[in-house]
Amino acid sequence: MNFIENIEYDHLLLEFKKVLKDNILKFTKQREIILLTLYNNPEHFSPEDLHALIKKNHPKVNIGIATIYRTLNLLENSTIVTSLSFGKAGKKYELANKPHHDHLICKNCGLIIEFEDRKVEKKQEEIAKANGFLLTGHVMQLYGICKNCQKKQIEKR
Amino acid sequence: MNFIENIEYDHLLLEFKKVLKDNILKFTKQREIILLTLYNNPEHFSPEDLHALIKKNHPKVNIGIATIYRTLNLLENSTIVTSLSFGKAGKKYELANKPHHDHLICKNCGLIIEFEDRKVEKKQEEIAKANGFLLTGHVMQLYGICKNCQKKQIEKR
DNA sequence: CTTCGTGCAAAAACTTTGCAAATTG
DNA sequence: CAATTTGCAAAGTTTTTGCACGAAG
Repeated sequence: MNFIENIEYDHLLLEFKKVLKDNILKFTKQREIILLTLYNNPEHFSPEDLHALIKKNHPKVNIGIATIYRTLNLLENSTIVTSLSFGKAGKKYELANKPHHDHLICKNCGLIIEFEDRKVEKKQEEIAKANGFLLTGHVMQLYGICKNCQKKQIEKR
Repeated sequence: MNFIENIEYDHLLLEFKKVLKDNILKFTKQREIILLTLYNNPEHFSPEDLHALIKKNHPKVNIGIATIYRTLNLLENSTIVTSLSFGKAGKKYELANKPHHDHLICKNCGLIIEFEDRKVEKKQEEIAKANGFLLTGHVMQLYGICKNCQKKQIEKR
């Protein structure tokens, strides 16, 4: 764990504990480790990924894959975690309340640039509202070829 | 089928036939029906959904679920179709070359509403340009709770 | 102590694969 | 005709479930 105070994680943990209490569920070591692992690793996880990572980082705790599935479902139902998948990859999980999710992705070299645009975010709110949705998050990915790769492609000819 | 000419579908069909020819594969009745069904129904399909719909619309053709899977994989690999999934709903397929790909998704029931916003699309172009990217596509997903599910959540209390 | 959670293994759900017969080019 | 595709059923995968024991409140 970590001695440095982490208000962000504490908040997440409190949120989780509230969900548990509200539903008369128990706060177990396994559930804690799963939440912590999701928090510490910003990637997107398949249940197997998570299971493997936890086994590696917490070799003393024998955690079953069923517990991973059960906890991810619990976290997803309480909107602490969301899941999504694109293309051939299977379903991946991540914490729901990341600040934002905007990426420019180079299809050639995989470069990822994060960006944020207030105007777009505002527009998203409007769109949700117009459709009666209560907005909880978003993913915006722009795909293309980065400057560097454009140069290389021209050189190739 | 349809007596009215449909340039859009013809184009799609030609694209598919080209993929088939390029890979020395055959144009079969099953593959044609699957493509046509995806074209005629703008929803997002799970393999089972598609299978059921085809059985209903083409009762004379006995099409197996394995063929649906095989054809969807073929179509996805040739980028004619894409798949995505969010929340509890399983993977759904749709034609890739729809004019746009913006989705409002209910994290509770999996409802998907498509939308398009010219201003956002223009902004995306600007962002790409500002970062030296040549834009080739995008995915924008807004997550939330739909009107119906908001109602249900309140009723539960 | 009572209730819930866990790991395990079995079951269910979902997807892919092998094969003989049918269809396409 | 040769080669691919298909449906079917069997084999893989992935996810969920039942149960007895252990842990949390």
